[in-house]
Amino acid sequence: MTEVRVRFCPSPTGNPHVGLVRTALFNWAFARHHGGTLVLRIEDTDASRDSEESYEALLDSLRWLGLDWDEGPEVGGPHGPYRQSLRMDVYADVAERLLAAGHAYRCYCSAEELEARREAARKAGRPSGYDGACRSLTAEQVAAHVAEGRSPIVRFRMPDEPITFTDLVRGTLTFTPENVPDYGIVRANGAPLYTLVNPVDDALMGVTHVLRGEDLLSSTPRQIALYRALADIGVGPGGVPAFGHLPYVMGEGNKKLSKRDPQSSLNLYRDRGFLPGGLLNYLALLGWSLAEDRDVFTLQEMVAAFDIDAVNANPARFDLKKAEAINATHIREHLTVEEFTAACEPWLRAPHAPWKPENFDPAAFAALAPLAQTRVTVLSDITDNVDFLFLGEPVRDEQSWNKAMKPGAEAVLATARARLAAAGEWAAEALKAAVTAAGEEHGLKLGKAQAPVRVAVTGRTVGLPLFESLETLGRERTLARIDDALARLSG
RNA sequence: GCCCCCAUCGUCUAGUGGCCCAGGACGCCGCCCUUUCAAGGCGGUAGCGCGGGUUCGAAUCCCGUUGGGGGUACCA
Repeated sequence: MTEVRVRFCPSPTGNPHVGLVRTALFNWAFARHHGGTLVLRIEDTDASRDSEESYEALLDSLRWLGLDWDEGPEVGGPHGPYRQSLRMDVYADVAERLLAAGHAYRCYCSAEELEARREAARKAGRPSGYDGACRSLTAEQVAAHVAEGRSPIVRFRMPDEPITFTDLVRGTLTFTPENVPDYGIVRANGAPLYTLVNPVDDALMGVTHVLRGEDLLSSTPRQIALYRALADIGVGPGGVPAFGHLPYVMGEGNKKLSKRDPQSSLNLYRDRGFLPGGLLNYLALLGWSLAEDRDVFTLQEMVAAFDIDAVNANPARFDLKKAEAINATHIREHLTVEEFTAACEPWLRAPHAPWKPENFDPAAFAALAPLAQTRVTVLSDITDNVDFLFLGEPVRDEQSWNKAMKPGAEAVLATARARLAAAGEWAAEALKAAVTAAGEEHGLKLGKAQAPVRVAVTGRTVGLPLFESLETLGRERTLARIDDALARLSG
């Protein structure tokens, strides 16, 4: 195989979504696996929908994910610029040459006329694409249209033979000419359309493999035809890239995950504390698998094993539960305690953390971090695990309180308070012994006896191992919270 | 309407004619471990849409059918 050159070419409209990320990932993995080049190209030819904020968000997301590119914005390259809004003169030139060579023609049909004819064809049971009305206009007809004040679009002339290509994930596909009509490539106002700029840039940038979403599958034959025409007029190195159409990422129901679907937003996962490696690992599973019995892997492992031929053609549903499970495994197995501790910082020091930022105590957190690591699914879960350490007031969870503070709890709690206060050394082992003894006095096993203590101190019936928590909290604060609970029970 | 794609447990998948009365993972259920909850270990639940072929033999190949999805723009 000659040098592999692939591209990821998003348009900067709105926030990045997971389907987009999956496409980026597959292109990236393909390039890295083959030691090829990944081009990042920004398709911002629709000024009404594109925005600079979206552009920034896109680059930021890619950086966060760790999906790097070899040519494109910020890194440059020999085929720049890599933002299509900066390449308008290129497209105008190509369109002119396509027109001159007869591969395209000016079409004067109005939107209303087109619509009417489309409806008629549909009623008659015929394909409803463009009917070729302006394919071969005489000079007089053109003059008449111009005289009427019509402004034409540029339309590409499709060849009259079937187009066959071998899709990298779907096999050999054939499209017949009557179903692939001539299509617009330049708007009446002179702005080039995606249908033109995408293949033109792919040709100019020497792209060898196009891996993209299935939604573009049916536009592939017309792009192939355009490619051939470009080769004919000397645009690009010639040849047609190989295409591979990735399956959809589905959301709830049977709908493709759309940008409007909140579940599709990359930022949602980022803000909740997914690890880039965890999210990417899950996304890779949507259409690809590393091995029969392996679901969890690193990006490096994916790169080593990735093969476009092994990609599945059927649409995959985004399953949040599994995504979370994969992420949790990454947190547990692919992060050292130090890395985990550092990764939690943004949530612990966030201005919107449940406690006052100045109350956060890194040393206290570090002491409990190893115990927390097996208990979080996403990093933002961390706050609920350690809030009792940093909150000024005792945590109050009524449900937990009612569950643990049943009749009899007060007596056990009082005994435990006394035993804890008498503990010689404020260390987990000694504290455990104290509560165990308190339980025995009341005929309770440790499992029962610890509940009121836990709720008094941490506010909840579930959480980190209790005695390590008490040790970290310290004698004074522990006893104060128990006193507080005791007062509430008797009052 | 016309064209195209897809089809294995609830979900993601392994499976490319015999190794499959279908394997893994998530979820769910149970048990073990255990100071709670997790983590971990063990076990269980559940599937080849349907009908025809081809073949000694089909989840695997072919045809049809049904179901789902997409395209059909002066969006990308």
